[in-house]
Amino acid sequence: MIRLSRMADYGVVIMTFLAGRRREIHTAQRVAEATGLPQAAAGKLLKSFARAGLLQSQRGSHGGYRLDRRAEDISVAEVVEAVEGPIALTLCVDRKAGSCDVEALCPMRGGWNRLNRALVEAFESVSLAAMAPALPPPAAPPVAPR
Amino acid sequence: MIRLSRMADYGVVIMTFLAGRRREIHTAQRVAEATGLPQAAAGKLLKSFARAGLLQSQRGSHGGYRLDRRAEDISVAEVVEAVEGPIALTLCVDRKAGSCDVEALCPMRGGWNRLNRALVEAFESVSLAAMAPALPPPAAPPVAPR
DNA sequence: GGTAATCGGAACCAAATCGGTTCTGTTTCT
DNA sequence: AGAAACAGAACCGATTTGGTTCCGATTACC
Repeated sequence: MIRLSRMADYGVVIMTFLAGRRREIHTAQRVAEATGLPQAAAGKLLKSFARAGLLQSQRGSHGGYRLDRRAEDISVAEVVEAVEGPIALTLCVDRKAGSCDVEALCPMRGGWNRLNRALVEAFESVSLAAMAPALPPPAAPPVAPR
Repeated sequence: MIRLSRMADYGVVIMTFLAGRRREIHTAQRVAEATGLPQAAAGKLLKSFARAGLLQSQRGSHGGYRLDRRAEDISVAEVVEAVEGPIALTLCVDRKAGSCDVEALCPMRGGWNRLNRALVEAFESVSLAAMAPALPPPAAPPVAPR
């Protein structure tokens, strides 16, 4: 099925929401309510995004998260990678992992690389704005994938 | 990570092997040996491919599997779909499943569809031949993804 | 300075998925 | 009839995933 994990999907929802309310600061709590996502999960995702530098976090009382960039300027690839790590169809393709024991020999690498590149490019070419054509001030129901 | 399942990877290996020995009939046993894949798993995959119509099967004594089409004419998409079912990033996108409870409302659909189309096209555009640049008569070591 | 609100990060858990095997039946050749 | 092979389902252990909980670190406010 090549499924995107549910967390990645949630992540897109959250980032889209924040982009729609740019430069405002939101607590994890509030984001969870606004998006309808399970609260603890939303918190975890927000932490990931902050760590990845996708949004700013403010600790302490009256803290929260804030997204400055515009939805048009954030690719789905960035969001997905912040949640799931590098986009890679097989370990072979992900250069970080030493991985594939047959490494240099494996005759499949070329092909997988090509496919993977296409995949990454597709994700990079779609912005958050494109994901939410018309989502006004809403408490939109969560997406329920899988 | 958006991983391709290991089974799908195995599938590509098997189909590539069969395409390299077109029109010959091979038992599951033989395919497993030649590719180095676990035998029962190879058997299961071959059954899937036969059911999907990707290759011909011959039952009974002296039976086996046979692939007539050329590697150039078989897309990775076909192989992957035979193993994993339709290529779909989220349930929303897969029209077979009634799925996504918010269905028509979900503002994300358009974006996911676009991404999904790009993905499918990428898989369709790569043939088995492209996956195995130079794989001569070998008992090539199995790919070890993940 | 104390307290409450919030994020940061890790540990943890149940449930689904996945890789892989086994078993039972059916077909076909000799 | 018997052996060789595929067909299909059932099954099993291990990993991954979705999600929660805990505890510590920061910061604002009184």
